[in-house]
Amino acid sequence: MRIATWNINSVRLRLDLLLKLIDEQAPDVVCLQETKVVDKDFPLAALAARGFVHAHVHGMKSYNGVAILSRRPLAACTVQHWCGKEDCRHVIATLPGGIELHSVYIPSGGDIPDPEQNPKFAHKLRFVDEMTEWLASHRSPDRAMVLVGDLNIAPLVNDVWNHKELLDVVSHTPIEVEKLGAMQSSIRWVDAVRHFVPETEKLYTWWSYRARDWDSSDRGRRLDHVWVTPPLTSALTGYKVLREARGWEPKPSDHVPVLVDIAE
DNA sequence: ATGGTAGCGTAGCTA
Repeated sequence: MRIATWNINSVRLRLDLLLKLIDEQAPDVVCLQETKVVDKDFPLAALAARGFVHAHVHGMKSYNGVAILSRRPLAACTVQHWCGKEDCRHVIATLPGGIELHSVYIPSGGDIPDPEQNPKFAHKLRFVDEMTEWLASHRSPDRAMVLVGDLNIAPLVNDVWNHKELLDVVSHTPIEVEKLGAMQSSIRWVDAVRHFVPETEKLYTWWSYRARDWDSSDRGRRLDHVWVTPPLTSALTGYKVLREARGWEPKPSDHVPVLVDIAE
């Protein structure tokens, strides 16, 4: 089973690129973040025509929005709310075989890496804390689960283009890395992409729109992740970070799709 | 140190 995750930055604007991803990579399941559309306007018909007849979408006007799109049936579709908000950042569904799949969009956190000065950063930290506590108390490492999405944190030295320079930049600060580590430890999540790519190797999934030339400057960060619980680790058979998608015409997302293959 | 671009929706917020 091939699972893709992509922060698409508007599913309506980039529907053609989503169909391109589906046609070229043949995923069985696609998880999206930043769909930026209310549920009634989600372009489900075009996806159904490609065989993605099962969908769990949860969006709002203009901002955020997450989705799970699937060729296979989805069961137990639910929504999680964090920090007392209903801002469409987390959906859950169960795939055939009983694998519980999470599509998550952690808040970006604004610019100032200080929760006292910046409420967005405080929100981000609390969001991760709440998810960690929920996972620890409601889920077990024995259960087959996959968590994917834009976690908006690049935890490893080689998940960013310059570790020292980004230590005080939101997405790579020690407090965020520590909290994401606690979430990962909560039920022994395995980083499915670093399972294949050594930590010594640079790897990014996001390049800013503001760079003059994203490709040659290559100032990226690995913000998008795929995690699996221990029962699925030995079933991991491959991965792909679709760097080429950062150059897709006419208008690329600033994030690229990440794909993982899980043997059934 | 600063400002650079993008999407939504049509001003200003979010990233």
